[in-house]
Amino acid sequence: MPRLTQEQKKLNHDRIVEAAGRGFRTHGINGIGIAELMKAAEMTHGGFYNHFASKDDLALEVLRHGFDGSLAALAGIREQHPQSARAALDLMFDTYLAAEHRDHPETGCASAALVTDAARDGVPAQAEYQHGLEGFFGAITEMVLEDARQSGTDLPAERAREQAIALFSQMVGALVLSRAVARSSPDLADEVLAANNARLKRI
Amino acid sequence: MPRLTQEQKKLNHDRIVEAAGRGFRTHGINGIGIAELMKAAEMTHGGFYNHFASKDDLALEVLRHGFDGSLAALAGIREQHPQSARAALDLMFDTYLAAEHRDHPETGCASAALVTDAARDGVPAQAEYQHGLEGFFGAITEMVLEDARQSGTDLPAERAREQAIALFSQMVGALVLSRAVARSSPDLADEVLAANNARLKRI
DNA sequence: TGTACATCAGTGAACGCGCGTTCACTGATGTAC
DNA sequence: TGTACATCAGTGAACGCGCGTTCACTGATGTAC
Repeated sequence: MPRLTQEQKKLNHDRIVEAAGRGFRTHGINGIGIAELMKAAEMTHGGFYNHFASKDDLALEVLRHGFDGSLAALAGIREQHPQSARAALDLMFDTYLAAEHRDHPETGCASAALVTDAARDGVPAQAEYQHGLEGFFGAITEMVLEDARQSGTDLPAERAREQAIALFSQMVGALVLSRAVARSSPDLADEVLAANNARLKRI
Repeated sequence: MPRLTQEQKKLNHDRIVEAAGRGFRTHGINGIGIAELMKAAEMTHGGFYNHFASKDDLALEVLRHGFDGSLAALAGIREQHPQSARAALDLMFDTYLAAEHRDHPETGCASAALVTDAARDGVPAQAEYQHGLEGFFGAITEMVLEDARQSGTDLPAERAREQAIALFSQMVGALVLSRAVARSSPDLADEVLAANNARLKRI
């Protein structure tokens, strides 16, 4: 069967990254092995090193790809309300702080699912995480600025960025706390999402 | 040398829990092994099972002990400003969102350091986490209510709890995000803490 | 265009290593008389 | 109070297992002529 075309190899490469994105978000980078990831990508584990120098190397690519996906989702939300930044922000809160999102980390926000892994990881992984985080901060700052413009409020750019950072921090905190009690107490998990959603919309 | 008095055994037990509290917070529950934990507790690893049925069993006790410690720290903050709940809340923000706290997860908030571990763990660990979380929510709700009283604001209890949950979620989110980029970008890590601190104080 | 050969992606067995856990042993402690 | 024996916490070697990584092999692809 081997060897494959370069095109086929690229497809297999992407399948590994996709599977690792799901596996890492669900179980943590240390919580799932290469054999299981390769199985999820429908390959045997031996071929892994034709694509990546090491598991750490894969983690870097998963972070990059994961943030790209999450940022694209955010852009999609913005585009659903081109006329109203406020409506886009509210939709972002509703989508992010949803039971659906909480119960499916494997397809959800990379920043929230991998935040503790990044905190415990080294400089290369954190640099990748940082780059993605700046993407979120930038996109949300734009929405906050646009909302102020549309509502006739005077808001300096630095204040908009400060607000965007605070908003996103609260969203991440709410999601990870909700996930931490989702299995033992669905009610408390829902309350955490609802309380944060209510307060975020009141800003 | 063996066998020890029950008193001595209790001291050894506590030393293991303390060492595991530091190790788990720093490296995650899956990120550090029993041998290394026992070494940090100045014992050999064989004796571990005289104290705990399993590593999972230890994790439960670490969560309980960790939340107890973090809640005691919060109570200490409240007691430093018995006259002013507002001053106590501000001190809480300053203490929690500090570079010192970010750079020392091993002695810091159990909720933040172990939030993703709890999210990936089973019902028993989440139930322990949930119990600790309710402790935080309750203590902060009291402070928020007291602050409203002292400033002459009318605040229903449910609104105070909602506010407390949102405050704490934001604090946790800010801390974990700051940690996730602390090694690659100290500036961004500081900015995350500062932005959240500023906005929390403005509530 | 056809043929011969080098390349290399995927396979699956194997490597060393560290993990959680078990166990035979030691010897001071606690207990029965 | 003193003696004989059972208990059991800590020690350190050992267990099986799964991990990240390596490697000889296969055979279709890409390349040189």
